[in-house]
Amino acid sequence: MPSFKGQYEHSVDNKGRVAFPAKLRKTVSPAAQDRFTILRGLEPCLYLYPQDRWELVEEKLSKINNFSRKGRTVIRNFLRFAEDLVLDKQNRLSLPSHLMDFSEISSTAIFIGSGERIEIWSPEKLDQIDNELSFESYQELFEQVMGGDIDDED
Amino acid sequence: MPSFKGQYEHSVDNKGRVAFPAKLRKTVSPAAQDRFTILRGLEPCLYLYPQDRWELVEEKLSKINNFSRKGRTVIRNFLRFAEDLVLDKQNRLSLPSHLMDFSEISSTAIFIGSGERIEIWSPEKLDQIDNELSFESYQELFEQVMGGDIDDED
DNA sequence: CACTATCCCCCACATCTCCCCACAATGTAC
DNA sequence: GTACATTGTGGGGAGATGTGGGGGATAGTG
Repeated sequence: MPSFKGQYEHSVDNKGRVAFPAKLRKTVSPAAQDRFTILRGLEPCLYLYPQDRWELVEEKLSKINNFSRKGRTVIRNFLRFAEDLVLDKQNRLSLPSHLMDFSEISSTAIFIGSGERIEIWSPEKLDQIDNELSFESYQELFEQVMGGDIDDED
Repeated sequence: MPSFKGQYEHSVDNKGRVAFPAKLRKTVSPAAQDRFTILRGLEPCLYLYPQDRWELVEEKLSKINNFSRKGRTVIRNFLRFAEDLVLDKQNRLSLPSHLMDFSEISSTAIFIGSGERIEIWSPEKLDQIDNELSFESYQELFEQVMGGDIDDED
């Protein structure tokens, strides 16, 4: 499975529609059939999964016991802000308004290819986290993750 | 089987009727034929199962030992407040009044797709449990699902 | 046998979604 | 450079969806 990569800026029209970047479309598996699932990210951004990759996530979810307290909470809060999307005939997505509110996206959206998924940011929020991360500390992070021993805690 | 997902708010009219969200309808299997089972949830909300998935729940129930005291209690209290529902021709369901009382739903109901079932909440009760869940623990839950290991104990 | 309450059908209408068309901007081939 | 294809952007309109109310059938009550 090829990774999504690159950054693309597109305008959002007043109906909440954004063109899906052509270059990213080329790495979406044909199996996904223009179908996506979008949801709240951990940062104030949105995560977009093509159908085939989303199904792997659902598979994980389906193994959680829906009657245990923890299981109920996990499933509810995870799926609550998720929605299925289909590209229209002009290869656009319409962003649900509650997700635009959450991510503070209004007239411009930035797509960032990020491995198995795509992140969608408002320019302001993206600037913000960019500024929080100095080049030095980025270097440091990079070394930690890519360097010898990978310890997966944060 | 695709999971139910997303959150949808609808008004309840003075006859106790609520529109069933169109997006959720799309993930109800045609086998269910607009037939549902509704019952008290484990939180102060209602659980709604399309017919075909409800049958899986019943199967689980049938495996509980009916002669142990615990088993009898569980089965009795689970089924006691359950009721079958059918969508009307406008795709609405009418909520039984004892379940509206239990969940404190009056003029507004919030549907939450939650995997194999749908939860129905009153706005007030939903706010309440949202406030109990901090962002940090949400993050933790998220990582559990998207990250590797899911531990299925309570 | 009335009377009442409930259920479920139909109708009406406002709103929203999505499909289609149009066209500008950009990139590519010759 | 010119022609053509692809991509990005905008808007109009048909159909789906959400919401409310009227009225007839049915059942339960006194």
